[in-house]
Amino acid sequence: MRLDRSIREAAERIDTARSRARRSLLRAAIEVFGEAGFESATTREIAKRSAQNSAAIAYYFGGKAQLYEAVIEHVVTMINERIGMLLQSAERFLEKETWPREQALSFLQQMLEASVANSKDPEIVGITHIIVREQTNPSSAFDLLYKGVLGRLQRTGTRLMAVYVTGDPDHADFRLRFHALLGQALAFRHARATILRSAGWKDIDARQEAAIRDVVLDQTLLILDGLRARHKATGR
Amino acid sequence: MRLDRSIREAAERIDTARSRARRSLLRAAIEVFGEAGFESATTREIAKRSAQNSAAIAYYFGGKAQLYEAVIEHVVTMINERIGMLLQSAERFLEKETWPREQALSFLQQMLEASVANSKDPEIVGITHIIVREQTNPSSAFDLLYKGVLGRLQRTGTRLMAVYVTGDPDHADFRLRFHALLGQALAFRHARATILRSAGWKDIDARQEAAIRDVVLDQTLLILDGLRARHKATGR
DNA sequence: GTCTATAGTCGGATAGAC
DNA sequence: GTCTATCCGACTATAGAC
Repeated sequence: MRLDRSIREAAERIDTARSRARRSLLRAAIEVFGEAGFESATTREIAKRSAQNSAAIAYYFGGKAQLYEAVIEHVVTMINERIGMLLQSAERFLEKETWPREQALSFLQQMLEASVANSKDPEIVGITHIIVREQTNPSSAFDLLYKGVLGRLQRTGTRLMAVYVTGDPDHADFRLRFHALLGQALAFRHARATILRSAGWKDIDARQEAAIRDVVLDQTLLILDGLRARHKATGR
Repeated sequence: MRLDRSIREAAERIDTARSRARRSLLRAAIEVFGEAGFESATTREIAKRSAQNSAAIAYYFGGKAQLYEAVIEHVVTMINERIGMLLQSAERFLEKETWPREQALSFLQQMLEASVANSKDPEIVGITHIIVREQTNPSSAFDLLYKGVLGRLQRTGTRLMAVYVTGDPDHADFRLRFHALLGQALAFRHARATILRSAGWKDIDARQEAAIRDVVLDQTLLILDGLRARHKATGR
């Protein structure tokens, strides 16, 4: 049993060394892929930033493409850690038989807030850029991202919107409506350069982020209440 | 004078040959830069698609970077041909002393329609992709694009929105509000992959485009009328 | 003026030393 | 297991033939 223990300990030491190196490469990869995109990013730069040698990427991940795939998987995990609870609560809510409208609104608002939320953490910044890139210019890894996060967000948001407006999560087709609604928030991510210019900002910090959130939530409520009033009046 | 004439004619022949080659390279460059982005695009591919030799790019434009700059300039020209009249009419309208609200709304609607309008023309598709890329990932040529088109669109749209809501083009700060409003339309360009997936579409053709336009215009009106009603009631 | 052939650079992958 | 030194391919740009 002595032997077993020392073997296990050795295995753990190797495991942690392995995972330490992997984690370090992943962190650097998120940054570099985020800044430059898959094609323009170089494995040399990633290795340099993680203080690893250039052969480490092939050794731990198999190559540049597999490293990128691992990054996308990590992104999915990270996001689910951040908004998984929210999505799960919303999904449970939608499975019930009655849906208090105010709660649907609250979930929608939280989703929109999460979508405008920015961060100074370089990892979060990198993740944001990677997602934006994958949406405008999907790679073969887009599938992982869609199945892991985007699809669930889209589906749940659509049904929450339908609940708030009609009282029924499966009423008619709200997919385009929710996409446009969410577009208000995403505009500040996807057209970042334009908003910085036109608002005369140097960066989007906490104060600016609050202003954006207020506008998005306000206009969202105008849309939702407008649709709801119309639905009450005409049944459509 | 005979000589003068023949010299001029020869010069013109060369000019048209030059401009023919340039135009051909530009068309191909728009396609390739649109598909791959600046870094990933190769001059070989551009030369191949325009049936020119690879040295032609250096000869006519000076290099890959200058070709890209010429592409951006061409994009600005193309867009101004398409929506220049609209912007000019709107700008003239805003310079008057009184602003009939319905006309401001009409201009805004036309701007939004132009923003969702898609096209099968490969040149327009390429232009769209290049603009999307420059917004999410601005290069040094972003300046040209902003000054040539985006800034004007943003400024005019913001003032039109202010007119419709408050009756005064310079009322308060509508920049964020217009950016979010326009975001509804741009979401279908910037997050194209996501909407295709979630709506189960293979492509966005005329029918789908009409559905998108209807949703965007409808929700825009809800925002505008909601803001207007509030302004009437509270003066804010 | 137009093109081919090539120089010079850089990135990803890997063989082989330790 | 870890790293360095090198290979191979692909790219841009250009010199020089026609």
